[in-house]
Amino acid sequence: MKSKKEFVTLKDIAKISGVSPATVSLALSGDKRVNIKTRKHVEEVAKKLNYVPNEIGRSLRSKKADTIALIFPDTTHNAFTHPYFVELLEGIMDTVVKNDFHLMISTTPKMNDEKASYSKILKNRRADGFILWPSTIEDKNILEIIGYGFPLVYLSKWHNDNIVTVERDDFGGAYEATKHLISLGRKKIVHISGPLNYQVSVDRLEGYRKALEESRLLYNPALVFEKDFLYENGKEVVENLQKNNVEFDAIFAGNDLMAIGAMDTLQKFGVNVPEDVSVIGCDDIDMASMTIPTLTTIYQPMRKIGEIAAQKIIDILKNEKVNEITTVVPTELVIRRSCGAKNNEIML
Amino acid sequence: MKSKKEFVTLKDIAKISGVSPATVSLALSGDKRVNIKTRKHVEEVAKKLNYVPNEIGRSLRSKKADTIALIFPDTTHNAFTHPYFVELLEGIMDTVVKNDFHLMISTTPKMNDEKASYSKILKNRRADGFILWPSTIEDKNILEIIGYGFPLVYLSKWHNDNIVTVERDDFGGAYEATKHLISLGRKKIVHISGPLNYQVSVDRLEGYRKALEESRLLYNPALVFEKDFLYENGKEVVENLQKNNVEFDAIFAGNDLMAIGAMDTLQKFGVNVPEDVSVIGCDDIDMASMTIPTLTTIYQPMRKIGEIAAQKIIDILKNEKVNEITTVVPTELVIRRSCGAKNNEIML
DNA sequence: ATGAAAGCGCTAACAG
DNA sequence: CTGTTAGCGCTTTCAT
Repeated sequence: MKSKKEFVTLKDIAKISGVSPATVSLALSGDKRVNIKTRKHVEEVAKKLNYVPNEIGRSLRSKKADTIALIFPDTTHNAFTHPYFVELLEGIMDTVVKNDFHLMISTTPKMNDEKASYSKILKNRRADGFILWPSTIEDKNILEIIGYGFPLVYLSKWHNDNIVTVERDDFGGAYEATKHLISLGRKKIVHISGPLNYQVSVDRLEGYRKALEESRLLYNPALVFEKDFLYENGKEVVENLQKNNVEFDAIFAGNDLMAIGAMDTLQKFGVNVPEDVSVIGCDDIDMASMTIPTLTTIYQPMRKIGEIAAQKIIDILKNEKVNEITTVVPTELVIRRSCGAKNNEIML
Repeated sequence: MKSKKEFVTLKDIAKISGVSPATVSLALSGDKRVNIKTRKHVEEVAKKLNYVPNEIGRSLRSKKADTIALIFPDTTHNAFTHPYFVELLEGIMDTVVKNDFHLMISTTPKMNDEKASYSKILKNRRADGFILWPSTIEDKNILEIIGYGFPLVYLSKWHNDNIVTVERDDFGGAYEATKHLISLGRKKIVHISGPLNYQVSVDRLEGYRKALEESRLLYNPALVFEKDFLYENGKEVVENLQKNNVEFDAIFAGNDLMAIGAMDTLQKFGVNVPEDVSVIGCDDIDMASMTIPTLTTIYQPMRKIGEIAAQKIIDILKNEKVNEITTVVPTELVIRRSCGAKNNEIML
């Protein structure tokens, strides 16, 4: 391992180009007050010496870190239930880099862990603003951040306060999916919901319910199951439905894994999908286009959400106006085979 | 949006507790030279005022950022070909947090993009050390980092130099998979390789070849295809094999998507898997345990690799000894149905 | 055992 | 138009 080199500083540039550090600073930041000749000269020296500003020094002085922190819940569970985390990350990264910001990633610390408490992340000045991945509905972390007056973009709905959010239209997506099933003649639609302490699950349940009610179909609690986003749970729900001889002609699941679990199990029981039972999932994971039949599902525009969220927080930090406090990004129903629509083109 | 609050500084603590800033610094860092009574008092005041050290100030002074940067290639392609990126991230994050470090994420800048050049990331003092996700074999970025003497852990094999690496045993994994196929009586084994400008692909091809040669089976280039990690490409390879009436009794694919594409297509042609053709993939993505038949594949210990890599770079930064320059993490053959092993227990 | 003072690299305020 | 000065918040000698 080579020893670390000392880096060229503003002072070095100043000494060599025969001006003061302050002038170098101005020159390199393109300030118009400095003579163009001086500026050119300074720039030349800086380039020759391969000068790169020490951002820590800059940060200390300007009280900005030019850094966004993406904070998400500290549960392995999380990565699993969010197969599109990488897409969100890509969207955020792209935007962050494009704006010459940095990105830090951190998990939400446990509330009572002194060492890793929120205050620390908040006040150590490492980041200027936060993008917060939603946790359970009861999560109080968000309150603490707001309390400190920190710029924050929350990636889900938040009641009252005018905190800036970017949300998926989970309600609308579920509504559209359910409507679609109804339009195909389905009347007894099972909903396998995710855990209801997540906003996303609540919204989808509401969308499902609204669609039913609008079509004068009875909302039947016996057809709704709250499960934990796993393949096995989709399986289990169908097994129980079969065991209890419950009649149903469609399943709308809170994610693709549960939908696929349900679909596989239906077929194992000799129930045809989509002829006997239509199935729709949520997420549009890779697998959705490879199952037999291919899975109709709700695409989650996570990359776009990432881009919007990053742009919003950056706008806030740059004191530019934020166009809208709340941005709702529409989802998209991807119609494949499992729902039984005759023809993709027409149904879209 | 509330206006930002001013934060409590060392000076504030000093003033209130009636000692000097220096003493506060020492007291809070638990230095033994300071009277225990003073220390207790200072700690109390700090706690009451909810003091959190400004890490930027500390950084500037101590010339450490206590931050690791994870850098990976700037290709959307990347996220797709590495379904286990999140696992790697989790492993890194866990270890980083456990050691009170921060994690920054950055994509590799384009070589000729001034604004985002490597030098900048390297010299701006934002991070003390780097974990570098491998790019193509020709990637010269790594040389630049080494040139600056920066602590670095590379997540793949690197020829000569004694740079610290954490590698998967891709050679060994491919060797084991191929051996396994041979032990099942397969003699004409197709290999669908990933792009050969990635080290991983080269290593797997070598492992495949070595296994064949050891068993005195001819290495037949006509059975090797270089493809781009996509489902469609697995499909395409099988279609071409069928069209050209090529005889084969097994397929070892460079990732699960291609393996599943191949498997689906075989079955479409009425070829039974595993009875007629055995199939093995790489990655062990979620889907692998849900296909029919379930897919035998090579598990990639990415979480572990992340943990080891993070621990190594942190050890280097703390000037603790690094146990080994090169760590090779074994992969694991996960035997399911698609290879045709009679009994999982026995074959393992 | 504690305090004073210096200084990390940078920029903002103020002089000239 | 340019230079001087003063600090951002912290740690670390060096005195006391």
